[in-house]
Amino acid sequence: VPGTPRRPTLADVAAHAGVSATTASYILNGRSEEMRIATGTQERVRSSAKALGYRVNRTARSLRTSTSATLGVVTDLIASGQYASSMLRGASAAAHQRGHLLVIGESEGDPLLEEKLIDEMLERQVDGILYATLVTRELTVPDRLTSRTVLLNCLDPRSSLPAVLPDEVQGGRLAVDLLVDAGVEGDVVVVGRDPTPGAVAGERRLQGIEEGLAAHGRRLAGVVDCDWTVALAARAVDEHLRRHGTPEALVCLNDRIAMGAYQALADHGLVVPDDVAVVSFDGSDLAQWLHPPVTSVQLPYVEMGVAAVELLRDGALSAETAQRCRVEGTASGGEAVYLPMPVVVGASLPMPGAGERSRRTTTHRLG
Amino acid sequence: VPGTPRRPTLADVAAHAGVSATTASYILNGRSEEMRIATGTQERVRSSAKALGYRVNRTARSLRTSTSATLGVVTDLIASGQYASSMLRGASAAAHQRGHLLVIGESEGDPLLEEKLIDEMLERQVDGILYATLVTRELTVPDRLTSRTVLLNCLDPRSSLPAVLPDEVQGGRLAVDLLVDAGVEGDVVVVGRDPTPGAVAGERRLQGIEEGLAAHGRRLAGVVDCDWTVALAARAVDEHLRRHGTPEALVCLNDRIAMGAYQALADHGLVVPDDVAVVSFDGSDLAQWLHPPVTSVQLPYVEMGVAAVELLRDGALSAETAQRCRVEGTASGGEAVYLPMPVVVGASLPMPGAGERSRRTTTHRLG
DNA sequence: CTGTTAGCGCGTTCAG
DNA sequence: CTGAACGCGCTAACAG
Repeated sequence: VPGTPRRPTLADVAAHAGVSATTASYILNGRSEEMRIATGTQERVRSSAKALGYRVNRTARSLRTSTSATLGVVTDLIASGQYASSMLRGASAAAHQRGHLLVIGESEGDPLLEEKLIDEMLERQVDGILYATLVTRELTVPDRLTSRTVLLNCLDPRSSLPAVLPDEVQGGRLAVDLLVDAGVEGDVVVVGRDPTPGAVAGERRLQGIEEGLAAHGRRLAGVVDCDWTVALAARAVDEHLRRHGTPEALVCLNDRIAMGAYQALADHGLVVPDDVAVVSFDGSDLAQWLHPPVTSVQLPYVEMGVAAVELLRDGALSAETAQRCRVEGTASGGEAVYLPMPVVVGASLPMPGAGERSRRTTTHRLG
Repeated sequence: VPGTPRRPTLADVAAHAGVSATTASYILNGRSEEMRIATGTQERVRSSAKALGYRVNRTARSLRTSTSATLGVVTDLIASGQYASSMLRGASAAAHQRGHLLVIGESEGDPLLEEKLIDEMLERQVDGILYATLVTRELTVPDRLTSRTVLLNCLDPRSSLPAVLPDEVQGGRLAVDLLVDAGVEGDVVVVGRDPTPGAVAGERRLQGIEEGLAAHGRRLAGVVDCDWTVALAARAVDEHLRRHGTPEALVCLNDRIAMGAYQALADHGLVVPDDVAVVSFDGSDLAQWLHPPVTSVQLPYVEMGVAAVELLRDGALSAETAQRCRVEGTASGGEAVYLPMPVVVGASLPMPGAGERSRRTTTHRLG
């Protein structure tokens, strides 16, 4: 973006080094060996480039190669979300590692705007598109997205595009394991039920929780039905405490619900974790701000962003990612990659005497 | 990103419509009137374009015009921040309104990475760069950023680049006004002191608070020194309560501090707002999650993003923005634009009998 | 009012 | 190993 002094072009470098543009191009693009160019020539060209401060004009290269070293990210509100912006961070880092930059477009939920954004990106020759949503859910991807697209945090049952999602079911089982490891043996109550249409997170978390309990020959004592907001969760938990007494443990389907639950418990003079154990989901900053910090099963946003870029650019997961995640084929021939949810350990669970159980918790944290 | 069927080019459209590429270009770029092209020809070309599904190749256009209809955003960690991603939202919307897309680069605080990201953007012919920081602070912009750059949420005393910042001093005065309007007449204590090197927010908020009190012939009763985290704020407030008793009002320098203060107050059996009035800064979601919601002087992130794009693309603020903000010249010849901080009204202040005072609060909220 | 002629900067043949 | 020649898709002069 400098002013008058025009940026040097490849031709300038070539002239400065006394070679042709072709030769300079070969050298600067790492094809010296292949073309068997004299070492002296290479050095001369490289030093000319440095001396002149040469930088490729990627626009010109794009025109020639039809690639832009740029990835598009189309989202509803993700970049603004309190939590989900971590996805962008992961994607950004992985993209940059591959020499790519990210161009972002927020549709704010407007399908027309979304379409325009996608068009703008395609006009700019992006090499691929990450289609991401703030809320984990099922949807129908826009027509224009037929190839070179990866779904991030969402799934289209009718599309064969690959998708990257958190493994909510595993997360649910993990939450139960945490309780069991902490020695919880009484009633376990779930708080929250996902109100968003198409959203699947709550459903799957609940499923995992029930599976986890079943694996220990136990059942859920109840589900408190409420929106995923602090105030409503507080009210709902308060009412549950009045009507059904105090359970031994609360599983809050996200951290805001946990915050509301904390408020209700405090109102009833109940202390976490002495009177009630609490586990939560999301692993947001909020979880750590609570007093005591709530142990939370975390959404692996950064890793999801990374995995999506791997899929998009490399056509496959890296070995490291592949080994950690669970891959499932979908009905329509696509692949869904589920990334494990790690645990952010707080102080909302009773500490059992240092035994084998507590060591297992550590294992979960790492695995 | 479609597969084999090559996208139609302008030449295709021209051929289909039976005109030259030039004519087609004029028509499709809205220069028909200027060139006084026959209406029939226009319609023919437009319908051909539609029929073929023509979209400009912006890469080719970029090569020709040296513009990309793209703005770069270079940040430290902004996109990941819990709060500051709103800046991106404002910038994104304003950019799109001007036909631009945003390409983002997160340096994660690494100056070398930052330099690489800037280079990558310049290679892609971005039409300007937003240099944004998560924390409001003073810094030195990288050498490469000489023109077509706007500083967002930061200031370089040695540079003449324009900068957009929140008007923290006004925010501080506003906080005092809120307390006064709520009938607070006793001791006012500030909690928090900014620990980040170069950060200016805390300092300026404090300055505004002192000015505001002075305007009413009053003084600050004290400043509780603590880091801007929930746990440390809780501990510090707890200690202050023990040693100095209960003040009439607490001004927390951000919402996390307010959360900590709430915890400490609750531990002492003090009720907000009956026993202690609380005002805070940031206006994040957290403010509303607290019980009761804390009244918070909000960072105008969205507006800041918008203003920065206005400066960058239009060379001046829009009338609407200009009328609201305060512009200050800097020592080095730059301009600093300070955007007003609005109030997010909670329930952490006592409600005075419905009188003239409470009406004034409403005014602040709008202004 | 419309068509012709040149490049924008780079990557790729293809003969030297 | 090197250089000349061509074209990616579009737009800005300049003729007609």
